[in-house]
Amino acid sequence: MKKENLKKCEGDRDDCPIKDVLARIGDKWSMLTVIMLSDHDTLRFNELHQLIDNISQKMLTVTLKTLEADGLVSRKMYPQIPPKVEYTLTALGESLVPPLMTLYDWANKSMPAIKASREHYGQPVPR
Amino acid sequence: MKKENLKKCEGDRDDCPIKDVLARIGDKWSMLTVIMLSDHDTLRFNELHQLIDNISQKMLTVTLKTLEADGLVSRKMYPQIPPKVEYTLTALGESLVPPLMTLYDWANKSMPAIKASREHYGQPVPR
DNA sequence: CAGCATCCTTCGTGATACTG
DNA sequence: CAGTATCACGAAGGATGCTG
Repeated sequence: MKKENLKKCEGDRDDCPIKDVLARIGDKWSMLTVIMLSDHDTLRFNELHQLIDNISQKMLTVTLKTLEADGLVSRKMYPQIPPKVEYTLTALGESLVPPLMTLYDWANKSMPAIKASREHYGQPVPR
Repeated sequence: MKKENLKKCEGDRDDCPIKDVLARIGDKWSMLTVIMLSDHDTLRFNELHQLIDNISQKMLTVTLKTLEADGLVSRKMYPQIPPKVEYTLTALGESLVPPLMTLYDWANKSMPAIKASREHYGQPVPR
């Protein structure tokens, strides 16, 4: 399978879109957060905290702040006591969902094969 | 946008496909390596080394070993002197390319907006 | 409720030197 | 040519305690 549309990655140093996309969503929690928001429309901080398994409060904060800075998530603050904050995907954030789904589906289909392959791989993998 | 097909992520701990896929291709060089191989069909070690900008010899080795263990890349060794090793995508590896393309296209379209958004974001982002 | 501030550990990555 | 081995560092992530 030859695709000549990716040559740009070779010459470009840091402009390569693949590097960009990894820098944004390649971390441990961003994709999961986006997916949860796309699934529930609007969520409060603690709701997200419960939905995303094992995420720490700190990482949820950092992840949301980054997604907000990137324009993928919008944050609505209600100046009450106790405070109430709602998170939603922006249009830009929504546009990320279909590509994510494609990956998600691939993972679902391919993970069994990958795991099997790793089982039968004799040599130790240095990582 | 509501998609009720992702609920599995909530309960599952480490079985979530999104976590899996990130663990496999979310690192710094795997996606780039897969893309280079899909673009050139067959490549030798040093050819990959030159094509993937700024990757160290060590990380290329580690990345290739991992991809091989996962069954995404196949490695053909010619017992000569000097040695010659050829890397190719397996069928499983090829199947990863279309999903990657989808993400790639999204990145191309959305990166300007994301960068602009980050520019105008007043507060410092903790990372 | 929704965070922020620290501290601390681990992992990924890079630099360098050496080998069959 | 195609790696391996070792060292070292910085950043990501986790744990805990505090606040408006």
